Amino acid sequence: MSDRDILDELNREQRAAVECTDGPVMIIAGAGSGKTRVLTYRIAHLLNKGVDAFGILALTFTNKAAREMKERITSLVGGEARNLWMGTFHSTFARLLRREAYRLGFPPDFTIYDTEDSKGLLKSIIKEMNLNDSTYKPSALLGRISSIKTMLVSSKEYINDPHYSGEDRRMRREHFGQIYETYTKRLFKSGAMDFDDLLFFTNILLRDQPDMLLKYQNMFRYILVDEYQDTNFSQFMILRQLAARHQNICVVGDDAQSIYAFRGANIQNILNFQKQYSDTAVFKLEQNYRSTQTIVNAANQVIAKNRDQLAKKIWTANEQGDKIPVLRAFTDSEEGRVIAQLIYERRMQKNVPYREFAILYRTNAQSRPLEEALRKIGIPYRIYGGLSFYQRREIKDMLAYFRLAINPNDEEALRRVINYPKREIGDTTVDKMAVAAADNDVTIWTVMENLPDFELGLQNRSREKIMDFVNLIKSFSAVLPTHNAFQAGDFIASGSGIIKEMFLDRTPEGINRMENVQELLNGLRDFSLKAENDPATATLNHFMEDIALLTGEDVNETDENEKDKVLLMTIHAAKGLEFNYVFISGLEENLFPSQMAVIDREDLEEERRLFYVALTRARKNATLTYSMSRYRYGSSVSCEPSRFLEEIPAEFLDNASSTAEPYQPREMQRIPRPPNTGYSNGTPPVIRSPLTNKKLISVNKVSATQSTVNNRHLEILRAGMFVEHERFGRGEVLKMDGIYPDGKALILFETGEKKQLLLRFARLNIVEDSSK
DNA sequence: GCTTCTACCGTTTTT
DNA sequence: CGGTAGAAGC
Repeated sequence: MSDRDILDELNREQRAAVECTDGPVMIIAGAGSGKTRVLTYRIAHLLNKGVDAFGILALTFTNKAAREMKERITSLVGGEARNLWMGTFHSTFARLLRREAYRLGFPPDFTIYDTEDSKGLLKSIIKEMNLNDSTYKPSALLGRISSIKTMLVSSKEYINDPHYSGEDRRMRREHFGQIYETYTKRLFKSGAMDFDDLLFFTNILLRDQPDMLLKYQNMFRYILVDEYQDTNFSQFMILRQLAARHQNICVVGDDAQSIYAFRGANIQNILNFQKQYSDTAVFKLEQNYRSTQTIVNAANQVIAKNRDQLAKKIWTANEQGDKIPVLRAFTDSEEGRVIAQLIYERRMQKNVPYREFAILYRTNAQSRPLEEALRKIGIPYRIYGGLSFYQRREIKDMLAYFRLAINPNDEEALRRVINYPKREIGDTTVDKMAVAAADNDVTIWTVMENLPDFELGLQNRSREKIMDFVNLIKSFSAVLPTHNAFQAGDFIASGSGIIKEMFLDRTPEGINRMENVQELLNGLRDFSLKAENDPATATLNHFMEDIALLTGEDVNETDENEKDKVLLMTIHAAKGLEFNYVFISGLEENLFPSQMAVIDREDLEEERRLFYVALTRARKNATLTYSMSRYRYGSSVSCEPSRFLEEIPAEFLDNASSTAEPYQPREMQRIPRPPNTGYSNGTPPVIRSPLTNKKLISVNKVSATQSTVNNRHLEILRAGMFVEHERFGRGEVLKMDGIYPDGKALILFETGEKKQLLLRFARLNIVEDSSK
């Protein structure tokens, strides 16, 4: 596409922002104003002007955004786009650090620890320091370490700063400094970095090594940053250093959409950008192309009172649109039913595909009643941005072997698989080696490799097992340089015994896990094939480079079946997306706005921005829902409508269509419980599957317990009839000689794929079995 | 070593 | 209530 054509596709504001290529530029892009378009066209324009793609650094907020932008640029100007430095802050600077980390003493193949790894490491540190107090919780510690690293305070500086030690003493966490130091050391020894380190060490490198700074300043002639309102101090400092020389930095963002303060994002970065760079050219994109006037105006009202913001006026030439319906429900499950019902009706009446609906919520925990309701009337849905494929247990197990092969010092990977599958290296053995490692200031792997040099008091049998393991890992490492990722991965998968272990597990979950591992290997094959003509890039090492940085949306999104589904997600996850129909659920005080924001500090601005983001995801219609009671910790609590509902002028809202049928006092709504577990009148209800409408086995719940799966369970597991239970979801009938002697059957419900596989068993009366 | 029982805690939001 | 860790039980 020629440059002229590119520029002709833009409106006047957008075009001006694209054409101003040099010097500091700030583009304030309101929601739905074509921000991505401006960024992509700007890059295309730069390339057309003859700027080398290698000289452009473009930073996005998610991998997905980077990928999509790259595709669009490719379609505009062709394959040159491949050479752009484009990605998230984390992945881009991980790439940079792989080249340069040797200067900081890290191996080029350093491992990236994800949150789980980091917590695991902290946990072992706490244990070793005998601090197993409940005051030192891994996640809290990690949170603090993270925010300190974001402020670029090293462990050394931390320990020597009386301000911090005083603060820790007050907080009764006097060992925190020591923990931070040990954590840092252990990461270093393990050849690993956590998420924050990727930014931290990039900063250190640029700060302390002038030749590095110069190199990258000269390399990145043009810097573009998307979602600038959500950058943190560490990211700010990287940008400041890199842009100092050429000052060609273009930041795009919307202060009204800054919603990540909790992880260190600093809205001041965007508010003060003009002070940072005195001759900044500022462009404002104020025309919204996405939503109806009603939605745009209502959204404007939501943030109108915020103190921290840049002046702008978002407007739209789109149609007026419907008023925003506000629906009240009695309970969270009714709220789900109402939403499901509306989706069903709209799909039927207007033939709207499922994918045009999104249900947004403030906290992940809210998804469950929504899911139940959707499942009940057979609406397909998908939770967007959930657990990454690469964070599943079985996948992490496999990856741990890969990681060990690449970097045997990786302690978390080692601990994860040293006794999986079982090879008789138990906790006590590992603990002994860990102590020896700490005493001698080496890694556990070093201890294992040089076992005879250490007095560990181990049995000969254990020593042999350890040596076997060492040789196993070494045999894996040996394969890496000469084979591609798939060959190496396949070799490790079978050599480690994982495949065999999983193959023996014939439970539905086990089969599912096996399929996931297969999927991983398929992924490796694709990866190897894609990089075939350049064998150096087809290695497992290369595949593993930024696996830890991938999120749930970076894998299976091309799957056809996955496409036409209603999407459920947190509002945070919805940033950057848009849908025709959006439901914003749980608009209740102390939920949205969250309790934290209400009581902790009277700081509701970010919550309002969050609401703003939620509203502006909608093109045609945004529907607000709330309920008067909600389950929390098992018991029902009553809720007040959110203050946000009052902050929108009534002219934009449509309260008439409230679900509240003739109002009933709350007491009436309590579902009467039968006095005992049996059916007193002897006529049990017939349950029909909402999916198939088939008559299900009518049941009467007698008792339910949770349990880990044991061999007996596996033995009796036979796929029987499908049963759905209001409370536990779906499950399969387990038969043990058909029926228990007392006329009850065992029904098994999955409670999900978590660390510990727990199944829920309910013993149920079989009253009628219409399947026969 | 493996299973089951018991006590405890928790809800923001995530690259 | 549901998930988890660690103790108790075999």
